[in-house]
Amino acid sequence: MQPILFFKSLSDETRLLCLLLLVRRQSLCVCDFQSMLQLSQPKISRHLADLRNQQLVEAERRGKWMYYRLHPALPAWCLEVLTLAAQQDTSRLDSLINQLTCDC
Amino acid sequence: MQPILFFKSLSDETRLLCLLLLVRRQSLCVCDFQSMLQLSQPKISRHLADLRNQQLVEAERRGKWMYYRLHPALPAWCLEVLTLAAQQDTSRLDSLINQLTCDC
DNA sequence: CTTACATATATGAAAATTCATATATACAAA
DNA sequence: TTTGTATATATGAATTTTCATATATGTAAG
Repeated sequence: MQPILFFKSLSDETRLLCLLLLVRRQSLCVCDFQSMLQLSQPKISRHLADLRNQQLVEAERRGKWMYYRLHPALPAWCLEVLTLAAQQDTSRLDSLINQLTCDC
Repeated sequence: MQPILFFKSLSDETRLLCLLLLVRRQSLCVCDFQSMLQLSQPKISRHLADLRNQQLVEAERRGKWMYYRLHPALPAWCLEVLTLAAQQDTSRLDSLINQLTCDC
């Protein structure tokens, strides 16, 4: 993973938050992101597709739901960067996770 | 320094390379960046101004030259991220540094 | 010292490019 | 059919780049 491509992915707030939330919660579906980020479904879906294309996340369909997780082959240095960033935003991430109301 | 703002700064190749070069070489002037990156002077100057506004770098005039360095108050986690990125690109950075022909 | 000129860097304004979003539509599973 | 998710297109907005010019410093000649 080239640094410039990685940082481009992180430079959009929606994508960055999706990744940081996945650092905190192994696995999340699109409606989880919707309830936490309060954004439209197409918007989230599009950004998750970007992250999939960049191989930063992996998706798996289970019935109606698509579950996303950090890509298992994510380079170690990328995970370190995400972890550092997540540590700068702990309370914000906590409160987003509290909004997890999706019961899927 | 907010993660999202930091990553936005890193998401442009010119800015990213300027920062990574500063990780490797304490202090560089605009014409150094010109000779290494082979980009127009206004382009470099503009991006350095961005980095200054974000307080990621600091500038000091010495005679005709403006010397740039990483900002002394750069948060530790930001420096860690830059260091990780620089380690992914070692040989590219080496060869850019070899193009340093500016004799200022 | 002052004038003239050269060099290094910065900036305003416009053009060009990239990016994000909304809307509408499509598809897949139950 | 309904629900959850993906994608295509158009549009608006932000970012980047370029060009021309401005500023600041240095130096050499008078």
